[in-house]
Amino acid sequence: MSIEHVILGLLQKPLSGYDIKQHFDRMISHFWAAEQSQIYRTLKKLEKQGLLKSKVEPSDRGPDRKVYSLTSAGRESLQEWLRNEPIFGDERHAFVAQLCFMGELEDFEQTLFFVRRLKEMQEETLAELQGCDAMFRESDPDYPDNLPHREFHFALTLDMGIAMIKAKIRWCNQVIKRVEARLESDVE
Amino acid sequence: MSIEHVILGLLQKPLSGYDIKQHFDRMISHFWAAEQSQIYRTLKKLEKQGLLKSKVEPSDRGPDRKVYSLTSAGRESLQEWLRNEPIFGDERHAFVAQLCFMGELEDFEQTLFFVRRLKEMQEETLAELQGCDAMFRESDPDYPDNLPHREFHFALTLDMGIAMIKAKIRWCNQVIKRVEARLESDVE
DNA sequence: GTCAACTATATCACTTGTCATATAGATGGG
DNA sequence: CCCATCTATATGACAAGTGATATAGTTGAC
Repeated sequence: MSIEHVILGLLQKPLSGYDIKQHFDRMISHFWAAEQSQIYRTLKKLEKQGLLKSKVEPSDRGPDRKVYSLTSAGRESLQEWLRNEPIFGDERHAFVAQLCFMGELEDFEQTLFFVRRLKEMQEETLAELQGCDAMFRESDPDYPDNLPHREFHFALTLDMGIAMIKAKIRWCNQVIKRVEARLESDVE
Repeated sequence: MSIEHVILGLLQKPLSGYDIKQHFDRMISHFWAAEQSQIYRTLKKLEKQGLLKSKVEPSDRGPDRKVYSLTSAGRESLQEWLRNEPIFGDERHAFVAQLCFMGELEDFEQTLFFVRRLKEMQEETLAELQGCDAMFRESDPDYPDNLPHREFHFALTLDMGIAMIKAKIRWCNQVIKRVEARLESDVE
C-alpha cells in the first residue's frame, strides 16, 4: 500500500532505484524499511500506472542510471494520500511477542537477560538516530525549527523515532526493576 | 516468521482457530495483528510440521470445533524461539511516512489538522488499552506485580503498548506546539 | 418462523515483503 | 593484474499478509 506513496514522496527530484534505496536506508528505514527488489518492482508498477516516468542516463561512475520522476498524476496521487486520515501500517513487534510468552520458561533469569539485551540494542539504535540528529544540527544552524518546509517535516519524523526508542528504553528499565523486585521477593 | 511462534505461545491450553483469533484480537493485536485466514493457514502448516496436533470436538454452541494443542516438538520450537536474541519484526509506521512528505502540501494547516487527528486516534487506542488494564486491576488484586509467572509477562506487554501510545501522544503535542509556533512566526 | 448475530472452519486470488543470485562497469589498493 | 568495493539494474522463488466469499449449525428476539 504505502511503499508506493513513500517512493512518490521521495521523488521530489528525479532519482534512480539505487538512489531511492539509499534514501530508504539513510532516512526512512526507522519508520519504513524496504528491500531493493521491492523498490525496483514498485517503480515498474508505478511507471505502468502512469504515476512515474523514466529515462536512462549515462553515469560518470558505473553503469547507466534509470532515472524516475513524478508525472502530474503521480503528484496528485501523492497529495491525495497525504490528505487522508492518518494511516496505521504494519506494526508487528516480535520482541514484545517473545516477552509475552516468556512466562513459558518458568524462571525470571531469562527474562532479565532478554530485557537487558533488548535495552542494549535499543540504545545502539538510539545512538544512530541521535548521531543523525546531531549531524543535521551541526550542518544547519536553522535545525530544527527554522528549516524549510520539507526539511522541517522530515525533522519531525526523526524526532518521532527518537521519542519512540527512548520510551522503549524507559519501559525496559521499568521491566528490569520489576523483575529484579520479583527475584528478590522469591528469594525471601 | 513470528506468527507461528505467537500461535505456539497461545496454545498453552488447547484452542480452536476461532479461539486463537479471539485471543489475537483481544490480547495480542496491540503488538501483533493477524487475519483469520492467516491463522487457519498457519495452524495447518504447523500441524503438517508436527508442531501441533488437532482433534475435532463437538461444540455445545455451534458447529464442531477443531481443537489444536502443542506437541512436544511444538513446545521445544517455542522455547527455542524464546531463547533467541530479541527479534525486531515489521514496524512500518505509515502515518510517519505521511507526515514526512507532508511538506509537499506547502501549508501548515494540513499538518496541524493531521497531527491533531492523529492525537485523537491515539487517545482512543490509549483509552482501550487502559480500559483493559483497569479491568485486570479490578478483577485481580495481585495485578500487576504479584501475578503468576505467565500473566506477569502478559502484563508487561500491555504496559509496553500503553507506554508507546503515551510517547506518541507526547510527540503529537510537541509537534502541534512547534507547528503553531511556525504559523505564528509566518504571520509576523 | 425467520432474521440477525454469533460460533466455527475453509479456500482463493491477490498483494506485499524477503532472500538469493546474476550481470556489469568503475575505482583504487596491493 | 587481480581483487574488493561501490555503483547500478534486474529477476525468480518463496513466504507472509489481506480481503472476500462460502458454508453451516445455534441462539434469541420479534
